[in-house]
Amino acid sequence: MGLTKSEKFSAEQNELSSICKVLAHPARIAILQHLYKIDSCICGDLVEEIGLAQPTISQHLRELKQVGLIQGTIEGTSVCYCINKDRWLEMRNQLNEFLDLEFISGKNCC
Amino acid sequence: MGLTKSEKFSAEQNELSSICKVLAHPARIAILQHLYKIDSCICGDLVEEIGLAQPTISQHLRELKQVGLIQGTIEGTSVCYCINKDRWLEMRNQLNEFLDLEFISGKNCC
DNA sequence: TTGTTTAATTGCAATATTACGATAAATAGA
DNA sequence: TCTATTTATCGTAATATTGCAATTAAACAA
Repeated sequence: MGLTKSEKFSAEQNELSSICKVLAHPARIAILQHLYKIDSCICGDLVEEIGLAQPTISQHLRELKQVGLIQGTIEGTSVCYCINKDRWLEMRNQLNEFLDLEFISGKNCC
Repeated sequence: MGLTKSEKFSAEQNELSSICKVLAHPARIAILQHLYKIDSCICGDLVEEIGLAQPTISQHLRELKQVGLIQGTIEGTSVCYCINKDRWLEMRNQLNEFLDLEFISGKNCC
């Protein structure tokens, strides 16, 4: 099979796992880190920076764009990408809601 | 190919993406949520709770165990699982370090 | 011991992801 | 127009993930 039966899970659970899936590749982490390290927007320097082939980078960029974490504007023949800060903060809040849980008891029970 | 070229990325980038990969499935999110909702440790009630077959749940539990997010102790014929709180907080810190970045400029640049 | 219960493992099929060569599309400049 | 540059898309191969039936393993009870 191999199909995630998303009907079995809540919208929150599916959303959380989707967010994590986008971040579940070192190349996409590297792209995001580079984009916020370099304030000015970077286009295809990412190909040199990351060290993967251009179609591969383009594919990762598309995934990041699909979830709204980055946005790109065309500048001549090149494309300028940057982080969508609103969406970034939204994602951070969603993740923190999951991560910042208070455990009922202080100690591990097993 | 399909092989993540982890040599190309920093230890931090590989670690971050590994953490996210474990969380990148709704069933594993659901397992974790159930484990901290029910303070007392739950064994194979997870199978009923989640609604996937027992081998599938067992597989997800193994992945969570491998990264140290949960731990299990044998109690008779059943196994009691619970969240490893130290590891959970460690993971939370690693993710927050990545998520809590201050952007250089306040506005999106493209 | 034998049966029962529970969880892990094995084996395999279906699907998803990753990577890249080849190609196409779009734009700028000559 | 033609050409160079840049990025997106297509097609495909390699690998990874997911899910479950069947089986095994382990612990308890009778």
